[in-house]
Amino acid sequence: MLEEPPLRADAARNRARILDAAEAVFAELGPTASTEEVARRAGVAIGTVFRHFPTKDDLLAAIMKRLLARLVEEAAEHDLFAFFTHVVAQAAAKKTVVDLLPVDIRLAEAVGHLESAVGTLLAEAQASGAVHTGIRLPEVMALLVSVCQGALHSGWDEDLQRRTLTVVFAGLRAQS
Amino acid sequence: MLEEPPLRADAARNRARILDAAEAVFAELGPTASTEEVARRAGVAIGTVFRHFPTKDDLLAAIMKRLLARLVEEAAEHDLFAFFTHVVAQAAAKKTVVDLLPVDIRLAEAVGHLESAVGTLLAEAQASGAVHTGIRLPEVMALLVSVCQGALHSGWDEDLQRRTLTVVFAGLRAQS
Amino acid sequence: MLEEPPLRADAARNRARILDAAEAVFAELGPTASTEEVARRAGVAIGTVFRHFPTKDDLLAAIMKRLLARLVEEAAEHDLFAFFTHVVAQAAAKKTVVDLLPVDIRLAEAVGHLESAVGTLLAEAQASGAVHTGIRLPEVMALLVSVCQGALHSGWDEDLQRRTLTVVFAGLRAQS
Amino acid sequence: MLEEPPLRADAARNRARILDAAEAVFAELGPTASTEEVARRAGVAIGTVFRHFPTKDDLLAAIMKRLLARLVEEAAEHDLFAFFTHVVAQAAAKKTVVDLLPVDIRLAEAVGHLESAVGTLLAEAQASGAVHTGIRLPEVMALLVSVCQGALHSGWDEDLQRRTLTVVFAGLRAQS
DNA sequence: AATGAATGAGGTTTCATTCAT
DNA sequence: AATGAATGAAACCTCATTCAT
Repeated sequence: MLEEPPLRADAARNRARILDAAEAVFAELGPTASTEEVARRAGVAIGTVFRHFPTKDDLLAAIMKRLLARLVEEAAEHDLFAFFTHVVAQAAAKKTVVDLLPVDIRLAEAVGHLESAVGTLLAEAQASGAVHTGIRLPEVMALLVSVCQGALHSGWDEDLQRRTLTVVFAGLRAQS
Repeated sequence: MLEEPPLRADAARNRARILDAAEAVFAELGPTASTEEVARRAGVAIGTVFRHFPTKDDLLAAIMKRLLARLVEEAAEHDLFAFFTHVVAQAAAKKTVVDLLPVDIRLAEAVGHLESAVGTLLAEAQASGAVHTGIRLPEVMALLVSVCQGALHSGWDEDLQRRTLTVVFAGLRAQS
Repeated sequence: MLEEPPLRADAARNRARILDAAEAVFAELGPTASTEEVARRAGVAIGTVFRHFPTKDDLLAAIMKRLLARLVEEAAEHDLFAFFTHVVAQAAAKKTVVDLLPVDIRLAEAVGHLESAVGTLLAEAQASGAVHTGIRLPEVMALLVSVCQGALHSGWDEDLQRRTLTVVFAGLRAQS
Repeated sequence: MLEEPPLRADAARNRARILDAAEAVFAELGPTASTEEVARRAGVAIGTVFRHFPTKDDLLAAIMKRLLARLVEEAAEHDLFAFFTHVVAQAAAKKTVVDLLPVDIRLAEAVGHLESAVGTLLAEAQASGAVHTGIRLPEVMALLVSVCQGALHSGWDEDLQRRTLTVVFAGLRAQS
């Protein structure tokens, strides 16, 4: 749990610009978009990107980490179903691959935080009777990831997305 | 609807070997695996791969087409839930991306066939009362794709896969 | 000066069809057109092309040889200027490279025949006073090749071709 | 009419080395010589060639552009006949294809400049009586291209080149 | 003699990453 | 810290040529 030295102000600004640009570029072109394109969009030179993120994977991980952190922050404002809907909408918008498989050690912590937040919402939902008590966290996460991926790959319209989630929510509510 | 001339026996054998090798390679390394690797695994020269599949995309499309055709054949032997489970298991095994978005014109027909087959199973399930009558085909397909993608990306174990599908099936059965 | 064994009738027919196709293909697409394209156009398999012409260069040489032989036959019907005009028009039509550089041993003989024919026409032209007596065969051949190449590469219209040849003919006629 | 940003000193040096190497390589081996060979000769990595010239065609166009620009600069020092001779000698030396057909939009401007320069020399030659007044620029350019191509393809010796040009010059001078 | 599938060297091009400026 | 030119491995793909059928 090393603390990084604080960045110089301009470096911090560049880091943020790069992340924003990368988020936009990968959302548009998928994760195979080139790092040069990210640099161009961020208005910095390619070397600067690599100074901040030594490999392309580091850059992708950093995007994911920031995105996950944002989601965690937003969790408190939602109940489970609303949050679920929100996350799926996000995933469809930012095309960034929500690859929760924590093979990537760099994301283990961020994913853990999201899982905790969802766990809290799940407990609340079960307490209020909105979700059946037999449901456990892993399958909720699995469903979340699945629907995100599905929305990502298949270009659903809003209506289909709603109807799909309706089924999932009914399943969570039901006696199994 | 052009009919291709029938392939010579040796060419047909090589075509099949290449498809098998490609299926395995892409399952292991993802769709960015190199065509050279496929050739090596198939035991043919690189030119042979390109004679059969002029583009890497053609190769990927051919794999998907064969996979979809196989699934369609197997549909008749299952009810909706069993088929759903079977498809997800397949997807997890072959890592081949079940990208049903028929952006790829070459797959439109094959995807259509799968959709028809699922439609038939859905009608049967609704007739027998196993699935609520308000459910329509698009969301069933969306869920199928979603869970396949989820299984693909997240490396679920068998138990988690079963629990996740249990929720989906409950949702399909329920009053929405 | 080996005599080839006579070809079987069907083989002879194929040889001719291949030459015709090759002339057309190279005229349209330049000498970088693929040998497969020639085979396709000739309606034979690729192996047949290579049986008749063991290398692509052999095929190109054979085309040139036939083209040169035709020109030689036609020489008798023309005076020098008319023949010159005819050859240039041919070259512009068949885009086949009139590369008279007899680096290619296979063409030495055919080029020699053309040179003889032009020599005869030159002698006649000089006898009749149409060409200055100081002119010698090599520069006539050089000019012929030049204007052919020029017409080939620059896409002249008919009018420009005529005006260009007018200058050349005036030069041949003049006192130098 | 975009102005490119000025190159860094080292980049400019490499750009020039690549152009020099390419000129030499294509002169020796023709325009089908490989880009790798150019890189090797220039002493840079292959990627550097493609950073400067994203396409092989771009590289060929750049060579031609530089060559044409040099010729234009040298035009002022010559009269029409001397310039004509000079250009042909150049073409024979650098085997670079003087393909004036401005199919290649990238060369339209450079070719235009050469044509202007020749136009000026032609006007002077006509004013001084060295060239007949009926001659127009297009046929002069056509002859220039032709003799360059001829010299290129046929490997003339110096004497033949002189005698050939003598005929052309006589034609330009003559009453047509 | 003809077929056409297979070969494989070699071409162009891309792009993550390094490093001199 | 930032720049952006250079690197070079590796990707995709073409095509002249060979060879089993």
